[in-house]
Amino acid sequence: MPIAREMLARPAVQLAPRLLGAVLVSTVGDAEVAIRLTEVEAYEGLDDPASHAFRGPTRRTGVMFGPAGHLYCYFTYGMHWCANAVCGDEGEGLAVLLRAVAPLTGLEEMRAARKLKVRREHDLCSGPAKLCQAFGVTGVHDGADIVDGQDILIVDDGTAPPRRPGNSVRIGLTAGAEHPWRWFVPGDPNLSRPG
DNA sequence: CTTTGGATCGTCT
DNA sequence: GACGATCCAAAGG
Repeated sequence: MPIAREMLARPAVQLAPRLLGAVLVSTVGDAEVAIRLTEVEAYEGLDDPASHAFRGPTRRTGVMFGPAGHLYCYFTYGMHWCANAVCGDEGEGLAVLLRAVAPLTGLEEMRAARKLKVRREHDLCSGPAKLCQAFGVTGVHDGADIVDGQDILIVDDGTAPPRRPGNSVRIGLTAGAEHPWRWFVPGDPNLSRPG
């Protein structure tokens, strides 16, 4: 069943661990492609020096200051796309970075979407840019509605989040690196790095 | 297994 | 003009 927008309209640090196990479904291609969240990070907007939203809305970050339940997609390192689920209330700039997922259906489509030949299945979607490449997310999806939209939807298939999720500091930051705002499914092979 | 460096360009100062 | 919420191959142990 779909995840309600009100469920997403809460602080990123509350929402992030609860999203572990949630499913993203893409209906863009021929076959249905589905992935399950295994690793996320919370970004707390104006209060968080690590967030792209820290200095207020810009052309790039505008979507984060809109309503919850939309994708914030950004381009980085000159070649990679990454995606967040916008959460909280309008104007707060909160988001949950989708860092890794487990492939569920559409494995062949995702393998074809990866530029490099992926040898092991757990290398297919085990990183924020890998999952976007495999799942077909780019800048055209920035602002896409994942609650009540057309091409990508976030749903709850009954899988509960882990009772005790793994937790660590966020990865790849220079500022705000002290906060333990990364959560993951313990022992899952589809992680951007081991727990 | 771990470490290191190159690729590559939109965004903001 | 500097730099990044990354990925990958190559080299070393």
